[in-house]
Amino acid sequence: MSLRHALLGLLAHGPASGYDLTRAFDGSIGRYAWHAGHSRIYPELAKMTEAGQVVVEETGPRGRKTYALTDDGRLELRRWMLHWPEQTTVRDETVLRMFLVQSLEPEDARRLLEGIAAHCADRIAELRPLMDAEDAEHSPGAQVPFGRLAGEYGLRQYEAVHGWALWSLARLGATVPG
Amino acid sequence: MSLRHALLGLLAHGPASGYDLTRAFDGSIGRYAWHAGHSRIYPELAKMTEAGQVVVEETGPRGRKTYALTDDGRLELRRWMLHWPEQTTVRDETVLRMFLVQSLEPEDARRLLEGIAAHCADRIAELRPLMDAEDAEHSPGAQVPFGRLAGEYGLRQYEAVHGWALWSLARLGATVPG
DNA sequence: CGGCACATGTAAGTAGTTACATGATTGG
DNA sequence: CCAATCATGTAACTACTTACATGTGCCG
Repeated sequence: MSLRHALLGLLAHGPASGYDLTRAFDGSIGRYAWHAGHSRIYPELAKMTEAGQVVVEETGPRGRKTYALTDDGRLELRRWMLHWPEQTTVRDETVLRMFLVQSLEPEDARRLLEGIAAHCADRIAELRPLMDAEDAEHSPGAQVPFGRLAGEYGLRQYEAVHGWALWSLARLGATVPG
Repeated sequence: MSLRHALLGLLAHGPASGYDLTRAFDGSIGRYAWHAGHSRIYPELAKMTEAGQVVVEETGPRGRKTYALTDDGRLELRRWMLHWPEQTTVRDETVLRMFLVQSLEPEDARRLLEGIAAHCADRIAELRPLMDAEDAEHSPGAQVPFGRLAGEYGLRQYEAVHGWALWSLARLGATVPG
């Protein structure tokens, strides 16, 4: 039931509507961690309200309902963040492809790995300047901007995959020289 | 429908029964990439048989059915491996927790990050010698053993997360010195 | 005043989890 | 002979996706 915790976590930064939360999932949290569409979010917010973890703090124009965490919600978020189960849910198509690289013919595998390496290099070239710019603005001692840790994680992720793809290419290349 | 492709990928290494495949998902592929239990695997194998992507190659004792890829199955696997959609499915509780670190009180965040760093260090200490041993046995020019690329990926993953946790601690530490 | 972004919901179908159910072989 | 492991399946429930459905306020 991690959708609930994703919502609690997002609401911990401040009140938001179902619409706001839906847009948040279209960003990096949805691309790297957990995705949800509005058709799941609205019913879940209703259940969370029933469970007393969130409340409708404000009703705006166009029927907008702004949800805020309750103490119970914050408590549940903290419990979940600090208490990791043995086995956590993972479902990642990209990692699955990496696991199955060796099921391809060597030429296909090489082409795939080259594609991965190039893709990672592009994303790194895109992300690194963004992070650096954010850090330049950031005065030491001030609060770390939301998303900065996640952004750094994404960047290091790409760097790791990039390094892995190059390593794998070298490793496979040895089997079919020339 | 990635379960299907996970099964096709596993069967690409050789014929296996539903039981074998179930055990495979309890290993690293299930922990890092995609998990499935037997109650999903058996119906999916039945559908794949109907679709002509696998065949029951052999029936053994205790009703064991050994499945093998057909040409169609291998073709579909290759298509899926080489053709990446814009947005791939991701659902990862651990990464979600990383995204939400900043929703915790600074002391909680620090404790969590310290826990992550320690956990990663343990896994790295465990994996590195395994990989090195495998590489020592591996004669240059021979086929790379199955799982070696995935293992390296896992290792680099842990290293990346480890580095990220330390970086984040330093970053957060600046806001609450002492 | 029209188009777009805002805003919320439900319904139908698919995928995945947990629990139920059963039986065969093998090794000690 | 009995316990563990092998081996396959179904049922009930929950979660998720895709499509359907509707209406509002704001900006140009």
